[in-house]
Amino acid sequence: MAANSQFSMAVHILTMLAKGGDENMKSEYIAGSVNTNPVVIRRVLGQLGQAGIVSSQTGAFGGTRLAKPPSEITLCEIYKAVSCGEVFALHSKAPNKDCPIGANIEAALCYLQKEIDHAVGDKLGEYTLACFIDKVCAVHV
Amino acid sequence: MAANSQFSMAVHILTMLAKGGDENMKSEYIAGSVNTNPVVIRRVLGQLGQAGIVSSQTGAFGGTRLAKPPSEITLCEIYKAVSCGEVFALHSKAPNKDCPIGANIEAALCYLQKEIDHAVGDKLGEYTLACFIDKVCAVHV
DNA sequence: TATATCTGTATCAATATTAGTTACAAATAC
DNA sequence: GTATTTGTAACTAATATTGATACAGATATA
Repeated sequence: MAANSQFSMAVHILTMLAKGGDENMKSEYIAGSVNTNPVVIRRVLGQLGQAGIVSSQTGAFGGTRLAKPPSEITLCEIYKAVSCGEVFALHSKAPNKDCPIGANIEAALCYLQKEIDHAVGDKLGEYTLACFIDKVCAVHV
Repeated sequence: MAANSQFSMAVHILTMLAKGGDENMKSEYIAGSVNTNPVVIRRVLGQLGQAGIVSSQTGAFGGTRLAKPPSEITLCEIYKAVSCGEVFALHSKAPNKDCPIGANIEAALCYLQKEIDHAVGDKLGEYTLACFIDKVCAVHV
């Protein structure tokens, strides 16, 4: 399977929208920068819309724009908006409950999973979309 | 595809080996607790062996045991030993280089990726196998 | 009202990865 | 020499993601 790149796409899309200001931007235009199909963009935008990060408008001259300024959007909320699972997965099949380790390890791993996800969220929360965009612009300085 | 559960399997396997002390443990026995095929266990053990975490022996009465005490094995080194990629993936197709954002965003995302991976590693580094096992045993107290 | 445009979404194909299985060579204890 | 166990190759099945096509619904404008 292809690795899940929705977070990367979401950040790319939002960077484009931030540059577009208050104007509606078409999914086709964004797709031109991300180098993919407009439907793929609209799928990600749907999740970002549900999270209240962007606001879309159908019809002629429709499109999407940010629902709040880039300085008020953290990478953490973007990550959660498109979140596609955990950093590591638990057992694909439940372990053997007749073994004392098998019986208890899932709960311990689940606790650990939450700790890690929390750490990732904290780190991503240190960045706003605005300061990420500064980094993008500074890359070729 | 099934989500990657090799880290969970690795921790499970190492918990079993820790309980087994200095005795060689067979992949078939471990597979009984993890509830999977012995070959799946041996695949994970191969990676843990390359990382110097376990030591295996072929032949009759062979098997695998820890290469060092559980108090000297961190969850971070286990994660790195079986590491199967990053917390989030970069674009599946390269963005459009003719767009200033498309041209620079991959580098910025790559930097961010390393930051996140570092945060995950730091958090996992707070746990040794020994203290994780304490948690497993404490679950049903 | 009619038309053109754009989103939202369903559906399908292509691709990639993981888990699981079988099979067997190589190594080793007895 | 024999039985046992790892290491590894090869294959299947299941599943997730991306990408593509198609079309209904909404909306600005004439």
